[in-house]
Amino acid sequence: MPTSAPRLARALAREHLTAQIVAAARRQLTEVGPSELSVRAVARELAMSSSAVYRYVASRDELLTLLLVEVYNELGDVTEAAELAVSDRTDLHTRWMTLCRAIRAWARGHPHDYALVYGSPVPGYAAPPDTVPPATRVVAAFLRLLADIPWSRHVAGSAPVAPDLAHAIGSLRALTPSGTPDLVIVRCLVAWTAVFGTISFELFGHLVGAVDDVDAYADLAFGRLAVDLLLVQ
Amino acid sequence: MPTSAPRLARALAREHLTAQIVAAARRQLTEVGPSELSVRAVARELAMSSSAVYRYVASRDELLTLLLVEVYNELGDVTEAAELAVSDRTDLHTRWMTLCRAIRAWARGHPHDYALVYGSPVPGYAAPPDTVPPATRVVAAFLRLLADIPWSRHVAGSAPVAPDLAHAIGSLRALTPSGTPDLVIVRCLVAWTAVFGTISFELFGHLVGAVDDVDAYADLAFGRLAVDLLLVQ
DNA sequence: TGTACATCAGTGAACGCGCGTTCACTGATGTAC
DNA sequence: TGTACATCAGTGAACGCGCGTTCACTGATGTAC
Repeated sequence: MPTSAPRLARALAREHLTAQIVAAARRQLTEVGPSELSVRAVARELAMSSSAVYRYVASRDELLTLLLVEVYNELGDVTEAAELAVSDRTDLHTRWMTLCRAIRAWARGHPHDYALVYGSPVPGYAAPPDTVPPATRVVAAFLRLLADIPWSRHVAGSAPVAPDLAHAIGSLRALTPSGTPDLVIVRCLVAWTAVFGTISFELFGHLVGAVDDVDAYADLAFGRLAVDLLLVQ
Repeated sequence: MPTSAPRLARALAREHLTAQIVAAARRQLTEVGPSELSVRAVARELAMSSSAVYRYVASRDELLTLLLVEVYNELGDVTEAAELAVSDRTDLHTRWMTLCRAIRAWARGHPHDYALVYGSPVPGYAAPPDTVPPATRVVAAFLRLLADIPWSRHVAGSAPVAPDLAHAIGSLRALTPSGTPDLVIVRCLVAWTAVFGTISFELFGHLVGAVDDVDAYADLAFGRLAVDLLLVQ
C-alpha cells in the first residue's frame, strides 16, 4: 500500500489532466468547428506548452477520438433520459415527440459537437471502431421505442417482406429483440434518419428561405413522422 | 465593331480562365474536402502563380461561392432531368423513385461536392444570397412531383390545419402553386429532408455497422417514404 | 530514515509545412489620335 | 497606318500566420535498498 499509493496519485493526476484536455477541447468546440480544432489551442487554454499535451494524448487524431466518444455519450445520456422521462409508457406519441425534441434541443445547444458527429467527416481523420458502441446508443433508443409499438395490428398481416430486405439490415438486427419484423427495423432506420436529417438541415442552414418558424416546423415534422411512419398518434 | 471586338476578346479570355479556375477547384474537390480547398492548389493545377488567380477571383470565399452555385446547378440539372425522365406522368411511384435515385447517384459520384453543399458549413464562410436560387431547384422538383399527387382523395377532408402551420412554412409557399394545402407542403419538406438525411447518413458513415447493403437499403427507405409519407404506391 | 537511481511531467526551441493575400514590377494587349 | 498612352494579365518575392510533431533538456516525484 505505501508503494501503490503514489503510483495511484500519479495515475489520478494523469486521468485528471487528460480529462481537462478533453474538456478544453470541447470548450474549443463551442467557438470553432471540428476541423479547426487544434492541439496548440487546447494547450494555450490550459496554459501549458503544446508539447506537454503529447504526454497525455498521442496525436490530434486521438484527441478527436476522445471527443467523439464523449460527445456520443453525452448525446446518448440525453437520449436515454428523454426516452425514460415519459411516465405513461403507453403514450407512444408523447414518448416519440419527447425523444425527438430532446435530441434537437441538444443539437441546437451544441452545434459544433453535433457537426463533429453528424456533419461531414473531419478531413484526414477516420473514426476508429471504439467510437461505434457509444454511437449506437441513439439508434438503440429509437429501437426501444419502436419495439413498444403494437405492430402486429398494422404490419403482421401485410405484404411479405422483400427477399433482399433481410440481408440489407443484417447488422442492426443484432441490436434488436428477436422477433422484431424486418419491416419495423426499416421503419426505425427511416425515422431515425429523417429526424437527424431534419436537425441537420436546420443547423446547416438549408431551411433558410423555406421555413420561417423552425421550432414550429420541427414539431410538425416530428409529428408527421410519428403519424405516417410509425402509425403512432 | 473594330473597337469592340478586342474588348470582347479580353472579356472572353477572362470568362474562359475564370471557368478554368472553377473547374480546377472542382477537380480539387474530387480529392479533398471543401474546407481544405485552397487558392494556391488551384493555381498550381493551372500552372500559374497563386497571385494571378486574384485577377479573376477576389478571394477564397468568392471561389467557394462560385463553386456552390455550380454544384447546386449541376445537382439541379440532374434532379430536373430525373423528374422529367419518366414518360408515364401518372406513375407517381416511379417518378418518386427515379428522383430519389438520381439524387443519390449524383451524391455518391460527387461526395465532396455533396459535402460542400449539404455537409457542415465551411468554417469562416457564409454563403451569400446568390446561392439561394440554385439551391431551391431541388426542392422545387420535389414540389412539382408532390403537386401531381391527388391529395384531395386523402387530405382534403381531414383534420383542419394547425394555426401555427401556415406561418411556419411561409416562405416556401411562394414557390408553390396557389391552392396547395399547407399539409402537402409540410409533407414535401419532410420527404425532401428524409431523402437527404438518408444520403448524408450513408455518405458520412452512419450506416456502417447497421446496414450492410446500402443500395438495397436506400431503395427500401425511398419506397417507405413514398408509401407512408406521400401515400404513393 | 537516508541515499542512489529510475521514471515521469513539463519546457522551449526548432523543423517543415501550407495557407491567404499584398505589392511593386514587367510585358503584352488594346485605344485614341 | 503609325505612334504615344492606358489598361490589363501575370510574376515572384514577401508578410504574417498557425499548425502538428519532435527532441534534448531540467526538475520534480516515486522506488528500492
